[in-house]
Amino acid sequence: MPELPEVETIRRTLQTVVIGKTIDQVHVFWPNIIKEPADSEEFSLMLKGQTCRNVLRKGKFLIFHFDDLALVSHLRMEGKYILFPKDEPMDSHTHVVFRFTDDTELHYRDVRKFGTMHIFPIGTEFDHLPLSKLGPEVFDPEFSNGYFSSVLKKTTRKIKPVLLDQTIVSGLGNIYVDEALFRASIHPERFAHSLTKLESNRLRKEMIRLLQEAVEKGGSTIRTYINSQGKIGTFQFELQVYGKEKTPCIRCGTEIQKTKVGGRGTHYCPTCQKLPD
DNA sequence: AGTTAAACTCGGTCGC
DNA sequence: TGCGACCGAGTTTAAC
Repeated sequence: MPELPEVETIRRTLQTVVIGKTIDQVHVFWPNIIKEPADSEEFSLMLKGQTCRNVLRKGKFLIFHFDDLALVSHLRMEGKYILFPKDEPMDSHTHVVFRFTDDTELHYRDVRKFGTMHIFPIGTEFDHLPLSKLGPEVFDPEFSNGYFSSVLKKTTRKIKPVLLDQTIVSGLGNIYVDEALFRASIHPERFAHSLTKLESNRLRKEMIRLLQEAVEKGGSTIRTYINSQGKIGTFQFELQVYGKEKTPCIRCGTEIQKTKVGGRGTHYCPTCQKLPD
């Protein structure tokens, strides 16, 4: 379940590996992955002969820039990119193969098949879904104290679903939301508008710090997640509440609880993250 | 309009 | 052992 730090790690690796390569042909084995254009045959045709110029990212989306078009890719839970020298035997979970003119191949693997790919004319990708409604990510200057506190003030939702809302701030998923709330000592079910200025400032600062640290360590490796060079992130060893239910809180020793908030599995320390009555 | 719930995408896992 | 129900994450769509 790659979130911003994992996708950023993948982006950096892909950048060193595919920039300057020209696509010879594309094979799509599971057409449902391809959302735009609707016809996956056309998808393959459009990419033929295109040279990769850059690999960018917004939130959890990878954006491959080619000569004339942008390929927008979301990995969802288990999507992976892997580069192979040539003629790699088919794997049952490989759904898209990009073959380059130098005979190397970039494979997209996704056990759950939840991932998505869109192609748009280059420069217009932010005019269309799924990118058009994305909010600033934590590292953007727009994600300021003023922006964050005013957004929180005018909603009736709980803080956790707000942090998961990619139109408000993009890049955080379930893992990093739980971790950020723990670091800021804020209960996930607090109403967003009830946060004091002090608390929203603290939370924003912790979100930025958390994701910076996670990017530096190459992201969290949960289950079999690997980046495209097969390297493994180490941030999973820094997680303090996610997956730590029934173990003592590192700050106070209270057992970490797991509940559901907004339908999502949620981990928190009932002592450090108090819900006001 | 804002918010919540459900649908959608699937294979793996669990229980009967 | 087999099979159906359920789970998970993020997003979109529908309903309230």
